[in-house]
Amino acid sequence: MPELPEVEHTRKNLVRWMQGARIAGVRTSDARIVRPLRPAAFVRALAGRRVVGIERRGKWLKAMLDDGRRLFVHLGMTGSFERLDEGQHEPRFTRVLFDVVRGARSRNVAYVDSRRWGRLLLADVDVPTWTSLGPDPLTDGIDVDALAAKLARRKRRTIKEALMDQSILAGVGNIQAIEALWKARIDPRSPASAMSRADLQAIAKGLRWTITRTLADLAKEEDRPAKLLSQSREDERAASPFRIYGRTVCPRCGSALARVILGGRTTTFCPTCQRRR
DNA sequence: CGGCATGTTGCGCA
DNA sequence: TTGCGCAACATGCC
Repeated sequence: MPELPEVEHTRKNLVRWMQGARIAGVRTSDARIVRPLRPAAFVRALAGRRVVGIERRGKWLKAMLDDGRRLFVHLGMTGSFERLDEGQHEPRFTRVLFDVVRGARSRNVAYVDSRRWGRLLLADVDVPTWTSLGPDPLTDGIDVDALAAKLARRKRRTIKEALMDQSILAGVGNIQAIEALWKARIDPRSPASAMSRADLQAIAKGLRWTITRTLADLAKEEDRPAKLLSQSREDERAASPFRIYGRTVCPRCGSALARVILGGRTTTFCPTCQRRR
């Protein structure tokens, strides 16, 4: 489940689980996820390698290996990593299984992905999909002038679509864009090129706000003992870390939230407190 | 059965 | 060359 905060959370886990460790073995038969390599070649190239470090840029991860090669990871819509306890049953939808050895201890790390839109891309050098990403709001910050320059060229784009453009800002997806624009009180349908400096400052602030909150929430549910909380629809909703995504009432003004489709994605906004530019 | 889902890419066209 | 608009990808779940 991957936008910037989920991917950053994943990165931290992988650092704990794999950084400095050796990949003793890999098992997969999923040609789609490891393409363009065939599964056999993917397994061969990774076996025996040590993981030097793990970086993130937007929704992409890059694991540096001790032979200079790198494993780029994108979680797609449903990808995730899980560390398995000894003897633990392999999760449903496991597509790739890593045997990770650190000292004398060996553990399995599973790449799980029901929908199989994710990628594990092994390469010798940085790939274009990585290098062409825009600045990462969390690690690079947001340069309002640079952002304004990029938005000026998107004449037919709404601000919401532009924020989700990975070459403009890396890592912002549907939810984070929705939440940030709500925080900034800007109608998501506003033309990207119509944003003032003050608007962009508010958006930058809104993004920092929603990314930080989502990240904190992920860290919180980390060592909670599974799900002993009730699971009704209402409880799920109330427990949602998001302010308007997936909700029907604006928590700021009480108005009914509206929904439109922008860039092919369902977009929630408050018609009362988010104003069009 | 219909509809929806936190994402990216490839293609044709201007 | 760049931006735009959309279909396609694959699968689960309500």
